[in-house]
Amino acid sequence: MIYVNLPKQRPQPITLEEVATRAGVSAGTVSRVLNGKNKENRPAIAKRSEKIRQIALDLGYRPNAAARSMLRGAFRTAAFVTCGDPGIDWYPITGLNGIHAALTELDWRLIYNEMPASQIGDPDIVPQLLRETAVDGLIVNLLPYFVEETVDYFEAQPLPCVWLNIKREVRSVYPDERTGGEIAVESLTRSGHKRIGFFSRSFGNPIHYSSIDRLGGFQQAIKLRDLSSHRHLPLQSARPDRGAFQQRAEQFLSSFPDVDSVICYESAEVSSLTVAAERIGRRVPDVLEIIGFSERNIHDTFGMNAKSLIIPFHETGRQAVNMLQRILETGNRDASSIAIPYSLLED
Amino acid sequence: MIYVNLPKQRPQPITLEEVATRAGVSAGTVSRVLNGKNKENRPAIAKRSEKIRQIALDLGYRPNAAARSMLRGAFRTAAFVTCGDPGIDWYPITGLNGIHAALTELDWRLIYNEMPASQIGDPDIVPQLLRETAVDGLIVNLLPYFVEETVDYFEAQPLPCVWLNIKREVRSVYPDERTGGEIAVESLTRSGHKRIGFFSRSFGNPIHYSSIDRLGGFQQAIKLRDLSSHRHLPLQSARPDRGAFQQRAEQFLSSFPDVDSVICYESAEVSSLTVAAERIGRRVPDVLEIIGFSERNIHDTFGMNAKSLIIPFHETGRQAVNMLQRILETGNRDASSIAIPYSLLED
DNA sequence: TTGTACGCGTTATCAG
DNA sequence: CTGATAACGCGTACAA
Repeated sequence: MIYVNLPKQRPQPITLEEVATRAGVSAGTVSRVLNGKNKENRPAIAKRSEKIRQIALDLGYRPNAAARSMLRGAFRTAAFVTCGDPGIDWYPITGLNGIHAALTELDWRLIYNEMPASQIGDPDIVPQLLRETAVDGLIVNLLPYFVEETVDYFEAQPLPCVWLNIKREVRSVYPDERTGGEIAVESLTRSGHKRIGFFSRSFGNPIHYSSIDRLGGFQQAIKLRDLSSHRHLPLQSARPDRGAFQQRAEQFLSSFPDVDSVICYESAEVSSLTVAAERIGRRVPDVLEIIGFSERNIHDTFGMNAKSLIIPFHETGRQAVNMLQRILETGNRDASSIAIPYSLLED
Repeated sequence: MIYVNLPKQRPQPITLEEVATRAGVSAGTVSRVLNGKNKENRPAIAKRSEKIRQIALDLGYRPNAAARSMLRGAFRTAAFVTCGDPGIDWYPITGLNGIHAALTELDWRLIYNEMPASQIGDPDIVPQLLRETAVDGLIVNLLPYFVEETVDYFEAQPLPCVWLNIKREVRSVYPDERTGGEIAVESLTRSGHKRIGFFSRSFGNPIHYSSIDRLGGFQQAIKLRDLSSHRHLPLQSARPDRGAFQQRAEQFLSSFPDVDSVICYESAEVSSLTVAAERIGRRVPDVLEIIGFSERNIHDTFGMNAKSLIIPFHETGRQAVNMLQRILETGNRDASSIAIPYSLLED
């Protein structure tokens, strides 16, 4: 007898019991057969098992994930958390790709969740994700604007969580931005360039570690090769006014009129710089070669003539999943953070 | 007695039973109190209920979503599906934002799922999402390259699904691209422009409806105002070679040397066209004003001097959720498709 | 190898 | 308003 109010007309999914009834065996047997727990040595058994599998297939049997989760005491589900605030939030799709890929290998599900910055401090608002027990762990991508308080907030939850794209001592996975600068300089010098600059419109308070490290990696690589450095503007923390992006690009080019190649912090800098260069008659890439950090190929995506230093977000996502799984398996939360090196420079 | 192998040291979540024990009442009572099923008229009752709530809070009780799902016969979960193939896949983050926002209002969860194009035809590969019963419905975003077969594949599943960003008669939600062209032309004419062009690098086979409709909306708006049309290159279906993006922009400018303003299919066209224009000394936006279709503000994101016609993906996502919910509630799968009009033109 | 019985956590029902 | 009970679907220990 059904005593729970069910939505009208929802076709009930097939249960183990129904498969069992059709096959003339018990539910336990069907479960064992479908899960391959029988050896099926004797031909008669094998044949009957085959029949059971066929019936399950015909009926479209799909085990109920909730029932399995209950029995198991775990959900085989991780949640990706990001702030989602329009205009503020940013996260790489390639990172989601990597997380999904790694979870798929484990046969886990991925829950996508947004938590607005405005809600995270508020004790009255408990987001749905934390109101119920529904996932085994969190993979959190948050912006530097509110890292301090937010880290504590999540770490206080009874769920293991790993961090994306922030530099911490434990439980974080992030691109090793310094190696990017090295690869870019290496590529440019191999092409014969000697007067290499670094262009960034970086802003934000505090400044994201990637702004500091991409510049740092560039400077280190330049020094290593005894090339003169200093072809970059100082980092700025205030958000630029409207139109200031172009101005900054123009300022960069007039400050360093001799640059023959530039490494750009992101694709936005590539566009701005390309426009500013063409405006003063310096053709890209003939006269000015550009390499930009980007989550995806800059030429194919934006139509700019620049090489792309692919930020290893995909691998970052994969490793975050692995770290989370290790924490869950061992129960040991003290996982050292991992820096993922760059390796791809695409045309 | 525990008879299931549990992962080592996983701290067991608090159950209703434990809260009940601490409070000296039964589990049923705790459930009722926490769910507000009691009126709590008498002061003594109210006080005891308060105590129960406090204990639940102290212990960090969080209802188990799996248990609830089982009892309910539904998961309160929808899955967003996209192909995820690197370099091929594309979907707007703002769409995810909209889906998440609408689901949050319903207190539903969102599962993120990728299904590679290569797997969808393959009967031997059943993706995890469809192997278990774990969601109530699907919201599917797929590219035109393999729509035909894919639609059938998903529609054959025992799950209700709605479609994103494709034009179909039923169960799809998509931006009404024609209104975008209207708004753009309206804005440009108000600024005094009369020689308006439309630039697209569109490719793909079949060509996506947005390529056809953005151009169509533009042409209609031009005709409506008795402005001469034809300032656009023919659509092309073959994927352009490397570097062809810039060439196409240059070709556009040399074909229509008199254009005073251009509507671009996407932000990539905005960049390419801006560079090509600056290269021949036509400054943007002084001499050539540009408006581009984009999921997000083109100036802020890419540093280009162009206005942004914000594609209503957010609303598209919201409406898709609403449609799915209506289908689930009524059991009636025949939901007419919805075209979401444009409204935002950002500086 | 099979059927039986049990329990995972929660909530609706029903008698007190 | 409360406690006891049953039931959701599944997987496994147990005895046959």
